[in-house]
Amino acid sequence: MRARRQGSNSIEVVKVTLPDGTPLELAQDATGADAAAAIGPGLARAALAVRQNGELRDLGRPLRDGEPVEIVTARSGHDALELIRHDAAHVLATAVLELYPGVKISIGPPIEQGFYYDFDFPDGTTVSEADFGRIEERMREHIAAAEPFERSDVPVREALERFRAEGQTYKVELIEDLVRDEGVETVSLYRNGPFTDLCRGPHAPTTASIGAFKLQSVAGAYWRGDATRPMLTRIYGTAFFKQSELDEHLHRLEQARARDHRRLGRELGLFLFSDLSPGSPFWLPNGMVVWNALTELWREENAARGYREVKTPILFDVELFKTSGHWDVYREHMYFTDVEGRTLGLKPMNCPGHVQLYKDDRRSYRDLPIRYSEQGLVHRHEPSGTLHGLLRVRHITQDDAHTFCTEEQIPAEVNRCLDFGHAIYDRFGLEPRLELSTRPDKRIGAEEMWDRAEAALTAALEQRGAEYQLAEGEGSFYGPKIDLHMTDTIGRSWQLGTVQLDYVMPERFGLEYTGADNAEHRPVMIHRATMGSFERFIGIIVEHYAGELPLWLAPVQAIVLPIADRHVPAAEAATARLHASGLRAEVDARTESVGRKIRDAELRKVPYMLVLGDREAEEGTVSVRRHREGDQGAEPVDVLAERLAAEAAERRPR
RNA sequence: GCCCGCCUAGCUCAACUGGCAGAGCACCGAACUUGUAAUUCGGAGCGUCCCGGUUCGAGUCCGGGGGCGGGCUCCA
Repeated sequence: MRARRQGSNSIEVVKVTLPDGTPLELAQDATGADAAAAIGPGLARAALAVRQNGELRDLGRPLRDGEPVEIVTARSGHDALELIRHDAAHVLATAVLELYPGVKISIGPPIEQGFYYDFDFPDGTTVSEADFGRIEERMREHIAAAEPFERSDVPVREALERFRAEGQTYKVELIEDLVRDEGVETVSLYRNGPFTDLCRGPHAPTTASIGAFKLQSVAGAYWRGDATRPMLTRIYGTAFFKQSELDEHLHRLEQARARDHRRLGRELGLFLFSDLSPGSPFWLPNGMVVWNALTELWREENAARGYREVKTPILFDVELFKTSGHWDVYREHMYFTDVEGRTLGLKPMNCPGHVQLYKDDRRSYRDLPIRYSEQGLVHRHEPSGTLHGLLRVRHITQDDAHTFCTEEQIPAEVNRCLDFGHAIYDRFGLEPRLELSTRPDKRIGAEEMWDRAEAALTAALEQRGAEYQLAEGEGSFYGPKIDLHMTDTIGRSWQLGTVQLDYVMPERFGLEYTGADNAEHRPVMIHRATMGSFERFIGIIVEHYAGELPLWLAPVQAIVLPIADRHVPAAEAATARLHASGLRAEVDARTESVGRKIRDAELRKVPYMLVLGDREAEEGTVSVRRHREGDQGAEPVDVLAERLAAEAAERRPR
């Protein structure tokens, strides 16, 4: 606890209130630590920081008068974890600075699952996971020493001098930017043991609060996220209060790997990848069952909402892309080929093709909106380092649609798209996150077009009272968009659906319709994908279901297991009966034990296992075993077939 | 594309400081005819991602290329 200054004779006090409403009165310069001590010695020991009006502050700083105060302890949930993870980042930097003289430090924040720190190692020095042992060992020494985090607020000049003298150029740049962008005159420094860092804080009282930590991986990261600037070495780690919590966290990560769609894709025979075509999945028979079931759903939903299915080429004369603007803005992501003196490009998007359909005829306002949907195959040369199973591919099959409409029709059409999204996502029990992306730096089209387009999307979102995040500058080059995002097994966010407003493409292709006033007008184009792409969507649902696909998607819906060879004919008859009801069923006629057949079927995640022995053969039944749930008793094959067919037709989320 | 790591049988993984390339599962064959998560015995299968180098000798060391994993940038 910091010594209280008693210099003045003032008898002023600070008044704060505790979370339960109890008022607390303390001497004028009282700190968070004083408040905790005033409440009780146990809390004084456990206190890590205080929260006042939402802001987390050091325990050692004077309380702000008149505000509620909450003492943050190890039991305060994510707040507290963030605090010690930030502490751990400082300790990591402390250890690295000692072990690698000359290293430059940049930033080290807590993140969702842990923390990282970015370093610029001297030329010729690389760090890999093999070095984690000794870095962790050094970190443990600093934690065992329970070094206090001491804050000092110093003038900018002094901080600059300090970091310049240390050769910490990244820190110098950070301070200079703070001065330029925020006009700060002082900055805060935090010292723990031998290490002093530029840092906003807050921190726990000492390094000892870090109960358990682990360095996890090393990665490259551009300074300030800018690919033109130096690449730093980022060390990721995580920290918890207790070893048991860390162990549990690591265990969860381990389990998450079991539902990774890349692993399940192989185990369930859904798809495969080859070195010969990176980023392009090969779909195996089981995977095609899933694909086709999704296609059916997609087709029905489109038809029900007034979209008409079309199909357009994948290879176009490059002139098309010059007109559309892809040549200027998207060329680096495209594949080209020269044939008979003509340059052709594989389409990276379906819109220019659909524009050709629109242009095929003179259009009247009475025709609008015109809605085309296509399972559109596009190719994008995604940089090699970005490919990721089904979630990031080069061969992309979009569940694409384009609506041509009048400006007045935009809100209704955007809503139609969002409704479509809900219809699809609800079917899987998925809850996507909505994001509104506005004009990017690299764009075409006049500013007032962007103003109108962004306003229209915002209005659609507001009107339906949807929760959404704003992603400024994340829009497409031709227009703003609303995106639907999902998270994968290990917490990464992926964009699936999108609704994009486009005033540019109609302009560039000179699209028109004749209005009620008999004059020519320009339609607006709405680009829409709901699942995003079949590839990515299947990747997401495979992980979502951990490979245990619901009946309507399961590659094999039921497997009949004859107990002995003499039961095979009856098993085949039962299978035929299931086929007759439109079910995907097969027989396991191997001369293996029932236990073995059941085990294999469970591992294949087949929803229904149907055991058939003497008893069943005689009665015309099968013994039904539900995946994961066990024996459900005997049921006549006819009844079962109809029941399962009905269940599959419902397309229930699970 | 960039940073770090990895690449051995269909899959999961072994092979001490360079010294005869292996196991389990899967596969094939035989016996067993089985009642709700692995029957037994036997057999075959890789020359270590590719190219080049060092060495008496390279899965192991070096250089180049490819792919994959994690991350950055980018993106459905």
